[in-house]
Order: sequence, then C-alpha cells, then structure tokens
Amino acid sequence: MARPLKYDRAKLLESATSLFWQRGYRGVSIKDLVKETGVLAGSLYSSFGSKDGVFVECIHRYAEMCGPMYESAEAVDSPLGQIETLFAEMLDDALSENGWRGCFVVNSLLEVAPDKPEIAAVLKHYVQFSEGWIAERLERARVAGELKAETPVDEVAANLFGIVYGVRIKARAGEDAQRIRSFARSMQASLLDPWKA
Amino acid sequence: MARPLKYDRAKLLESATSLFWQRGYRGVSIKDLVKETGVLAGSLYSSFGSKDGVFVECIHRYAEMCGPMYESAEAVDSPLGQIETLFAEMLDDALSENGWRGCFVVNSLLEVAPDKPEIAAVLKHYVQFSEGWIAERLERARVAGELKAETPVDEVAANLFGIVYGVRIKARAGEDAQRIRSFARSMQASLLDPWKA
DNA sequence: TAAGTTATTGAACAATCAATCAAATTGGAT
DNA sequence: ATCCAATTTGATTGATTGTTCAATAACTTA
Repeated sequence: MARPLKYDRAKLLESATSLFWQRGYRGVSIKDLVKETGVLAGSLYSSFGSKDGVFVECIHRYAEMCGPMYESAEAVDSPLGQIETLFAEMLDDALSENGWRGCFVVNSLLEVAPDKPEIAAVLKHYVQFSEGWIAERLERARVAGELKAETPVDEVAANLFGIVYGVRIKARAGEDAQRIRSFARSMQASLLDPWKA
Repeated sequence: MARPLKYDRAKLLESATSLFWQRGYRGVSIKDLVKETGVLAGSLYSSFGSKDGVFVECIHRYAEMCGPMYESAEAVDSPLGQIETLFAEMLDDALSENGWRGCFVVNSLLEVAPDKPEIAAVLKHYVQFSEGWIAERLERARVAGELKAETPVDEVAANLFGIVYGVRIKARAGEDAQRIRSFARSMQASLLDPWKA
C-alpha cells in the first residue's frame, strides 16, 4: 500500500489546533504550521488539500478534545445535575491558564464563518450538538418532573448556551476571574430556577 | 497652512469602518481600503501612519456612532428604564439587516486584542464605558429605592453587559431572530428582577 | 509673486502569502 | 529482487502583504 506517512497525524493536528486556537485562521500561515509541526508544506497539501482542509480537521480534533467533558458530566444521575456539571467544567476550563484562548469554535464562528460557508457548516454542527445535548437533559428533567411541564426546553437550552458565549468572551477579553464566575453562576441560576417544579 | 486634504476624512472612516466591521482587521488589506475609499495608500499612511492607525480611528468612529443610542436612552426618566431602553435598542440593532456584523468592538476584542496591546487598550476603554454607564444607572436606581440596598451594582452591570456578548455572537452566528430576542429578554429579566425592591 | 508647508501620486520595496511541481525516496506487495 | 503507489523534499510559483519614497501638486502666508 505504498509509502506510509512519516509524521504522526494526531501530533500534527494537536500542534496545528493549538496555533489556530491562539491566533485564529488568518493569524496562522502555512509557514507557521511548517515551523510548528516540522511537516513540510508539500506534505500538508498532499494530506489535507488546502489550508482550509487543515483548519477543518483541527476543528474536529478540538471537538473530540471536548468530548470527555460531556462524558464525565453524563456520569451524574440527575439530568439537571449533568447540565450543572457541564457548566462547572466549562467554567473551570475558561478560567484555567489557557482560558484566554476562549473557545476555538466560538472564536472561529466570529472570524471565519462569515465568508467560509464550508467551515461555517462544521462549526454550526458542533454548536447544535452542544445545544442538543443540553436540550435532551432538560427534556428528561421535564418528564421526570424536575422542571415544569410547560418548560420550553429548546429555547432554554439555546439561552443556556448563550451563557457560554458570554463566559468565553469575557475570558478572552481578560476579565477578572471572580467576575466571570459570578456571571456564569447568576446566569445559570436565573435561567433555570424559574422553570423548576 | 499648506495643502488641504483632498478627501473627506469622515467619509473615509465610514467606508473603512464598514469594511473592518464586516471582515475584521486581518480580513481587510490596504488595497481593499484603497479600492473602497478611493484614497491612495500614500495618503492613508501620511494621515494615519499605519494600518493599525486607521483601524484605531475606525474603532473611535464606531464608538461615536453608538453614542446616540446611549443619549436617547438617557431621555427616559427612571434609571432602570434607561437601561431597559438601551438594551431594547441594542437588541433591535443586533436584529437589523446589519446585525450579522455583530458588534465591531466585540469582534475586535476576540480577533485583535490578544496580540495588539495598543488596540486592546482602546477596546477595553469602550467596554468599561458601557459597563460604567450601566453601573451608574443601577446605583441611581439603588439610592432611589428601586433596587434593594444590598445590590452589587458593579457586578450586576458586568453581568448585564455579558448579555450583549451573547446577543452579538448569536446574531453574527446567524441564529434565529426570535431565539435571540427570547435570550435577551429572559436574561435581562432574570438578572434584574431578583434585586428589585 | 515667492516661499513655505503639506497632500497626492504612482511606482517600488522586501517580505510573506497559499499553493504547486518534478524529482527523489520510501516501504509493502508480487 | 522488482515494481508500484504514495510521501517527502526543496525549490518555486505568482499574487498579495504592509510600507516607503521621490516627485509633483495645491493651498496659505508673507
């Protein structure tokens, strides 16, 4: 089956993701990728076709990286508890040493999505996954009687996810950690409490 | 006093702001600016010194553009009413035909701030102005007895402004208008209601 | 009218951009 | 051992990046 890849594709994507995450799509050149990954331009193009191709793959890798956050939240019993756990994890992440990077998906949504439909589609897919994950738990909580019967789960889910936008931007803007924590806390509470049974 | 400017500085900045607002700092080249404004590169550089110089001036112009929004809100009697008016105006703006552009300041905060300290300072100045404006009204409402005496005005102001981040990103991400309206509405209510006297 | 000051012009700069190419190299399959 | 298909290499493409420059032009003041 011909010559195998010389480099480790996973490591390549890890480095590239880190770069794009920090500096954005336009902030990273092919030269930067070559310098960081050690893989020459020709190899990159024969593997990914284009800069956009590398970028999309990085988005996917980032999404996979976030997977464990959802999984560990799913270990909690109560559906509302799962949501609260996820938000606590996201908050911790946003306030970690790498928090200033914000969320790679959110960053890209602003920078790239407006004029790269193909990339925009990938980004929207992951946003919808997240909102869907939350909506699912809300619905379970509703049928379990933890939330009022008339709770508009999809709407509340989208609203809850809006908190993440706020947190990520505040984090990337370098806002005070305690302020961000207060923001997330009161937002979350005030969006959910009115619907609790 | 020597040769006067051939072009209209206000019009120049209007066009440039529009471009940067749509495509971001890195998404606009000097060539783009020349094509859009009709002013040659040399003139741009003799007037603004650098691309960064033009950009900063555009930020200022954008901020001035937002001035009337605050002024018309200040025409309302009650301090809480002023805040609600401002948010209603911002929401309308975010849902207007140009809403997909998001907020120029917020966009730039994400794209440019991390590696352009000089520009970041200008952006933070305007964020602080907005939060300060809200905090002032909250404080007035507090002493007027409209809010509980123990209301942490600065904290609530920062949290309220976090809503704007969410709205702007949802708008730029092309989310459904009614969803965004629901988000803003419930956020605002749930952040303020608990403190009302 | 002449001098002084500043703006415009259009060409040009080196650097960097994303992308491509033929040639050399690799390793599995026959 | 030989062939084949895919990867790597390193040079190179033409376009674009932000910026500078000397020359020309325009207006004010003296």
